[in-house]
Order: sequence, then structure tokens, then C-alpha cells
Amino acid sequence: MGVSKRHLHSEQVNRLADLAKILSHPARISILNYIGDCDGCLCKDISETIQLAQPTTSQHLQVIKKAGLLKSRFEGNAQYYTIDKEKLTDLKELFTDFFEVTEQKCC
Amino acid sequence: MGVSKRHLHSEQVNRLADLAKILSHPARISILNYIGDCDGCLCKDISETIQLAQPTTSQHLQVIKKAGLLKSRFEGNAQYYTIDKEKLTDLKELFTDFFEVTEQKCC
DNA sequence: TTGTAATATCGTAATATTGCTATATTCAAA
DNA sequence: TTTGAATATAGCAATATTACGATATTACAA
Repeated sequence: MGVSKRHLHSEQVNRLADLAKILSHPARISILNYIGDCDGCLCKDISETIQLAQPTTSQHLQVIKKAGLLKSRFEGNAQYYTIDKEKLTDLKELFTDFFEVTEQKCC
Repeated sequence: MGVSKRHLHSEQVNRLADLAKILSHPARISILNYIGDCDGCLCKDISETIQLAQPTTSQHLQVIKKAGLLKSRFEGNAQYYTIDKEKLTDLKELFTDFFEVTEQKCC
């Protein structure tokens, strides 16, 4: 009844779905694009660039961070976000595997 | 106020987000895995395999089809779903591009 | 024609997501 | 110590998603 039935699916499938969720909102893609461009980004700057309120941007950042794709370092009360390269590569490989397997099977 | 502000983002970004949404639910990944295995699948068989009710499965199939990743052919009142190979390749390339660009920028 | 099988659609309930304002927290600088 | 800047969190409203049972539709078979 409205709850996602995760238990019906394999761990691997659930993991891919969780990571795809990062990219399933345009704001999060824009955030990743922006963070890629600078070496350490402030939430404030990101929110100005993508034109969403600071709390909204912070919320999206938490979603991405929770999924493991972001690192951050503090300087004073400023928090500089960067993309976790290793996790990005993991994510890329998960997607690549999915496409490889699916392409081979279906065609 | 609860509505996704798509207009703030580029067409390309919105398109990637829409396609990522296909994979953002484990049931849809399982469906694609299953369809890949057979050459034409019935909604009924899929729903039995993934253990979701037939209407729920049908709903997920519509989501994937709307995004363009499925084809189907009718035989009588049975509808055989297959993965649209070209669209799958397009999707793969969109993701690959995103990762390539992001990896190059961030590292 | 009547029954059955496959599927889509309708209606609905539970939950999740998206976005905001207001507020708390935390650190540095004046 | 007070002020300000950056950020996170709380609380809330609007909307979207996920899932189901009931029902309509369609095609074939008896």
C-alpha cells in the first residue's frame, strides 16, 4: 500500500535503484555538474547557481551524500563539497554492467 | 511547493533525469532484467516473477514504455513486451557521457 | 453466445519527494 | 562579546509515487 517492496528484489538491484535515484532529479544532476567544475563547492554558491533555496539545495546535497557520492571538508563553518571519485567510478561500473548485461541479453 | 522545478535545468539534464527515473525503482530494474531474458514477455508472467500484482506491474511497464525503452507486439489479446534496443543504446550513451564528463571534470 | 484469459484503467490509500520559510547552530571576525 | 555568514534542521504544504482491489476491455475458444 504505497510502500516500495524492496525485499522482493536482490541486493544488487536495490543498490542500483538507490544510485539511479541520485540522478533521477534534474537538480541533483545540475549540482553534480557544478561540483565537477570547481574544486570544492559551497552550498550557498550551488544554490545561487541552480536557483533553488539554500535549504532545498542542502537537502539535495544530503541525498547525494547519503548515497555516498560526495565528500566534504570544513574550513571554518564553510563546507566544501567534492565528488568522491572512487564512488563515481563504482557507480559508473554498476550502470555499465547493467547496460552490458541487458544489451547482450536482449539483442 | 512540492513541484519539481524542471524549467530551471537544461533539456539535456531533464532528459537524463527522466531516464534515470526508469532505473530508480527496483521493480523496474527487475522487469527489464526479466524482459531481457525472454524474447517477448507477458505482463502476467512478469507480475508472477517479480511478485507484484498485475495492475502494479502494468503501471511500471507503462512508465518504462512512456520513457521509450519498451516495444510491444500483440498476439490476440496477449501483449509481448521487448526492450527497444536502439533506445537502450541511447540511454547507455547518455549515462556514459555523463560519467565521462563528470570524471574528467572532477579528477 | 458464453466463458475465459490477458491486460489496462479507475479509484483509493499510504508513503515519499520537493520545495519553502523560519529557526538553530557554528565558527570567525570585528 | 556581538555580529554576520554558512549551513543544517524542523515544520509544513503541494504533489508524485507505489501499491492494491475492482472493473472495463478485448480477443479467442468452446
